[in-house]
This record gives sequence, structure tokens and C-alpha cells, in this order.
Amino acid sequence: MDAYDPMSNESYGYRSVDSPDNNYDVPHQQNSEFFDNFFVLDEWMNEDQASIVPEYQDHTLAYASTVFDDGSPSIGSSSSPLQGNSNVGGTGMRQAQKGRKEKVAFRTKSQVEVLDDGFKWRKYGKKMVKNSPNPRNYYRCSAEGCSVKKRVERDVEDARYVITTYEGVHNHQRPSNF
DNA sequence: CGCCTTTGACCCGCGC
DNA sequence: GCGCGGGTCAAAGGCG
Repeated sequence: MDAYDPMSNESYGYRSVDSPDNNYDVPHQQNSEFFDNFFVLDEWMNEDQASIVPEYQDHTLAYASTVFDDGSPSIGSSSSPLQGNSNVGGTGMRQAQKGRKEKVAFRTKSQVEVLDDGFKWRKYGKKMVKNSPNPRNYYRCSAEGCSVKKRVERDVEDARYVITTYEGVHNHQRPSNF
């Protein structure tokens, strides 16, 4: 596997992703432990909560997961590329219910670690995880009373991709200047 | 001065 | 009960 080289590409900096002609594939890795208990999201959640911007869409595969408070996962995994509003692979995001934790993961081809999603985040932790040379970073939403968290790490198997996992639902709007 | 990272320590659940 | 792995705390320092 090629080493990740942050200097090897022209698209670098604020909100940048790989150029659109640089292939469309965001392969799902069926055997990736990371996505156990996730299923592929077949539609975007409403924009305010999705925490991901449209310009990333072509470089992103989205996963969703719902975990009950007792810890039992509710959904198995499936696989399909994310394609706008196409209706493949799943039933889409369900409404939040009590006793559930909503999680959404995005696997995005990007050279920047932290994708600008319009929210303000405060970092509160960093860990090296087993079986990965890459650190995992923990962020909490800065808005008062908002308990949304996200984790950011590079894909173990292909460092060109960033995996961002959101947990929870914002109790406020995305800042309007976004 | 008011936020923000950084960082090691701490906590907790789980398997042995 | 103990160690390990993952997640979080909080003190200290940085920066606009």
C-alpha cells in the first residue's frame, strides 16, 4: 500500500477534496471492522444534521448506525456506493427514537483531516488505536448544551480516505454564514 | 481575556 | 481481579 503523502496532490487546504475527475470510487470494505454495525446510507439526512457538505458528496460514502442504549446493534451492514438520492442498499435514516444513539460515518477521499462541516468543534482527546498507525481524534460540538460528538481518523487500509463519525443530533442550527 | 489544543492520567467495560 | 483497549477529563500552555 502506498504511503500517504500529504504533499503529493494539488488539492490541499480549506474544504478541498480530490478533483472530481480523479475517479469516483469510494469502495466499501466489506471486511472492515470499523463498519460493523453500520449500514450504507442511501440518502442524505437533512442538511442541517448531516454535518457534511454537498461538495464532498462525490468523494464520500456514508454509513449509518443505530445503537440501542443497552448496547445492542440494530442494523446489519450492507454495501453500495452513495449516489445522490438513489435508492439502493437500504431504507435510509430513521427518525430518532428514545433509547437510541444515532451514528453516521462518512468515508471521504480527502487530504485534510478535519472536513469543514460548518459547526464549531472543540477537540477533547486523541488516541492511538490498535491495528492502526493513525491517531483517532475526538471532538465535541462547541455550542452550549449541544452534546454532539465526532471522531476523525484515517482509514487504516487506505490513508487517502478520512473517516468521520458523528454521534448525536445538534440542538441548534448550523451557523448561517456557512 | 476567552477561547482553543495538547497531553498524560483517569475511568470503565469486558474477557480471561 | 487484573490488564487491555477505548473514551474522557482537566491542567497547563498557546494564540488571537
